[in-house]
Amino acid sequence: MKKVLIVDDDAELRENLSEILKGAEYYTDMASSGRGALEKITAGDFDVVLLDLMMPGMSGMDVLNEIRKIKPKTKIIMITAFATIENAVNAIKKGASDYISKPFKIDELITTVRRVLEEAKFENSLKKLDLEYTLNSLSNSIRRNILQALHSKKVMRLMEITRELDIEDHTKVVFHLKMLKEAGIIEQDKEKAYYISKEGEKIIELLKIIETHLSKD
Amino acid sequence: MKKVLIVDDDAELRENLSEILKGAEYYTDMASSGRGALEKITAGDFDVVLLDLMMPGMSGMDVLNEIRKIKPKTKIIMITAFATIENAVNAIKKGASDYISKPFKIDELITTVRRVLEEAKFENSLKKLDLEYTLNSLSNSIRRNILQALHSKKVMRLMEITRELDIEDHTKVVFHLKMLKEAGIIEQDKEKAYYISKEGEKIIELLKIIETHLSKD
DNA sequence: TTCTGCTGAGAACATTAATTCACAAAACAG
DNA sequence: CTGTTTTGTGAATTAATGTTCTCAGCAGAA
Repeated sequence: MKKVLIVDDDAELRENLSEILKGAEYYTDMASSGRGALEKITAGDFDVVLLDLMMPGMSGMDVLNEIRKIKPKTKIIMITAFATIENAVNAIKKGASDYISKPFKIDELITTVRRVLEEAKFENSLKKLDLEYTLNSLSNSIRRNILQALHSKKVMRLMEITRELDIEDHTKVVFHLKMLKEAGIIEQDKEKAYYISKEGEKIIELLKIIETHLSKD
Repeated sequence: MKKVLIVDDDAELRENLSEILKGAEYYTDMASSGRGALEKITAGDFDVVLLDLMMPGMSGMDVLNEIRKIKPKTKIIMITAFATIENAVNAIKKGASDYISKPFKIDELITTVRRVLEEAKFENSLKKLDLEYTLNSLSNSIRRNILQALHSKKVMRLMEITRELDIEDHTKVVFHLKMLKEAGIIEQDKEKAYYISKEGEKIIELLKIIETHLSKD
């Protein structure tokens, strides 16, 4: 069952959306602010976030950027009033998957969510078939060392990793962390600390298998 | 037990060497000509070849070159008359591991063979630790495809592989075959046909494991 | 012999990956 | 509030990998 997080300051709209999506067999959770949303996203693994652009406090755009940084695989659908469609377009440029405009039809909502998830599935299976991605990530010793370190310490900050590996230039580490994040092997929590994703655990396992396989004669 | 092939046209010397090495716990085999030697090398997996440079027929140097091409991991010790030490030096440039000059002492012979094997062991364990090498070989799709093809067909010629993979420029395939050969994953028989080495089989296994590992979930 | 296809080396070029550097926003310590 | 550390971006450079092309030897067929 796919998990959807609904982020809107309007309680009634939130409830509405939630009911509709539950009716369509989705698991839903809600947040009334950007900050609250980020917490829930960091903690749980949502597949889609329905995100209102216009909220008091932290701007929807900032929330969008944060989500993209922290959980790049999570899909985002913007909720936008008719008047702010131009913002929605902007949001899509920043990485949102789609948008729905505010007086919306039930069908439209469900169709949009479903389509975005379909596309994600496709992306995912592509990436999984993509051996290439994994092997590339692993073919670099710095990246392997990062994984090693993260595997034993569980959670580490950038500078911690940099010192652990005894590298002078931290931007070098940033580069490899970025690669690993793009490959979906590691993720970041909202304190910017890095940890190994579920995908990543599998890959660590693989690394161990490969090592034993190669060392046994 | 390490396997040594003795190649010399002088039957007495051959027997002598063989006896000494058997006494030192080596398995030995003999050939009286370059051609015969290449056949035996192609068929069996020798660790060391003792090779006389001065033989009637195929020149020792040519034999050396062939062995290097076909089984790059096999170590070669030249047997050389005092007068031809300069040739020996030349041979070492071409990839021989060492030489013994012809009125030789038993100790000298055994020490040389042992040392060469020790060095080989070191090289090997280095390569095995070397994860990097393996992952690099596998991180390229052309190379993976070559392995795939070789795995199913067992033995293939260059052009066969080139057509199978539907590549226009055969020298591209040559390039990747060279990589795979250097990594010890594939080898060549004396008809120039390529096949997967023992090391290579392990790696194919690994590839399968990696694939299933990645696709499950 | 001459022609053709196979095998391969080597140089030149192109592309991609990795490193380094200059810089800046945010968090934090004093 | 001010200097320092952390986290990062983006451009420029360098290194590594791959590709393409030119050429050349060799084996077998015509």
